[in-house]
Amino acid sequence: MRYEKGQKDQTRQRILDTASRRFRGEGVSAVGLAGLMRDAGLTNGAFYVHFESKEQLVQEVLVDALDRRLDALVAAKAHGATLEDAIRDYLTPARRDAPDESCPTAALVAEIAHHPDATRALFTERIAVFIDFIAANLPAGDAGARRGDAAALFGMMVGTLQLARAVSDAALSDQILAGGVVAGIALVRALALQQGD
Amino acid sequence: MRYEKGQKDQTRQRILDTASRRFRGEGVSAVGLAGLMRDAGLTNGAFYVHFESKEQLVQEVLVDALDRRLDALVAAKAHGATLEDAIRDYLTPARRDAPDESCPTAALVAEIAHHPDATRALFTERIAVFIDFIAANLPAGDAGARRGDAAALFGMMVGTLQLARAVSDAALSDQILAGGVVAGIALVRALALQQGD
DNA sequence: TGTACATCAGTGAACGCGCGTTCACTGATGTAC
DNA sequence: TGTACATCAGTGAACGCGCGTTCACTGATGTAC
Repeated sequence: MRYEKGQKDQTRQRILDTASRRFRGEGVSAVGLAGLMRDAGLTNGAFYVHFESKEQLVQEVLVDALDRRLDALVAAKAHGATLEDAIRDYLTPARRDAPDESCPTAALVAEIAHHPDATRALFTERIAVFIDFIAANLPAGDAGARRGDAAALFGMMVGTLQLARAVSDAALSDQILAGGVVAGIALVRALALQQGD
Repeated sequence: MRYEKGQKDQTRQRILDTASRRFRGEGVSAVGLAGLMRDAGLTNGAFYVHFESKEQLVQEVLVDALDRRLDALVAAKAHGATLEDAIRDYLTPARRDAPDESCPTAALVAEIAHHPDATRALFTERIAVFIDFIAANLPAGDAGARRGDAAALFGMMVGTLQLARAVSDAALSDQILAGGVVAGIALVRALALQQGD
């Protein structure tokens, strides 16, 4: 069968979206291509019509997910959201319980460290933009220090969300999330004050 | 062959140590039992003389590694190390570059979230002790708030180390580590001050 | 307008491979007599 | 003290399975004449 114009792009996007959710929800290595294609309503063989390898899919998913995330942050800022709002929004039970729709970094950063250089380089590029965006929203400090501070703040959000997800005690998990919000906001304010030292 | 007394325990410990390093260095799912046993100087079949399943090995490795880690922290404190020293020691290029000998939480927390309840429960138990130890070393605050603060501080250390490991640009990675130290110390001090608010 | 052909997204079986796990077996040593 | 036997840590081949990847094939549609 030969398909309508744009159908191929649509199918490709469907595979990407399915992979993006499943990779974040279960981890890259836990998701097999045959099952993934079944979820996308296709058979295994069709995968290679759209991607060269699983690794290429991982790369496209990463870039796509990180770009969407950044767009969402920029949009939120345009609507008046502050960095503190972003922290409060990030460390939420809803986000903790829906990793497949949430931050790709929190879900995949540990696994990415073991992926080929090409994949890590793409991740690095996008994460640098992310960190710089956060840095630009920090209240004070010189450019170099701000970048480090922003990375640490982002690392705190990522690490705290991961801890909250791994822990099987619901009360402790909630406490971790709440602590992350308090500490995150305290950190932003502390870094602001540091300028005055 | 029948072996000398204590040989079995010794072999078991060798498997545990090998697994502990390889799990942290490569991730649990990337390590196969046959290769692991080869590294321990044995053949695949001997694995089940010592462990019921790979999952049981994961659990023992986790408990063992976390206990060792806590012992090290307690010992460091006994020698006069402060919480700020611990942060400085944790976010180090040497630690970033030797995940197989470093923090099991940073290496495995994301993967643990996808493991069976029994494994997550063991992790939870130990991590709670960890968090409480950090909380006991925070300068101020009531018990509940301290626990959340400690979790966030720990999350920051874990997340920042993971970011530094995933990123393929050496300069950015160093910057992330340095930022983590600055922010970690600022956070500890900010939480101390908060008491005075 | 009607027919023959080229295109190519998608099918589904098959490839070699490594996975976790099982099991019949080995053979050096400790124990019983 | 010497011999027969029980023990059991470790061997290594085999199990079924799912992995990523390949490939000959299908068949609906667009294009050429």
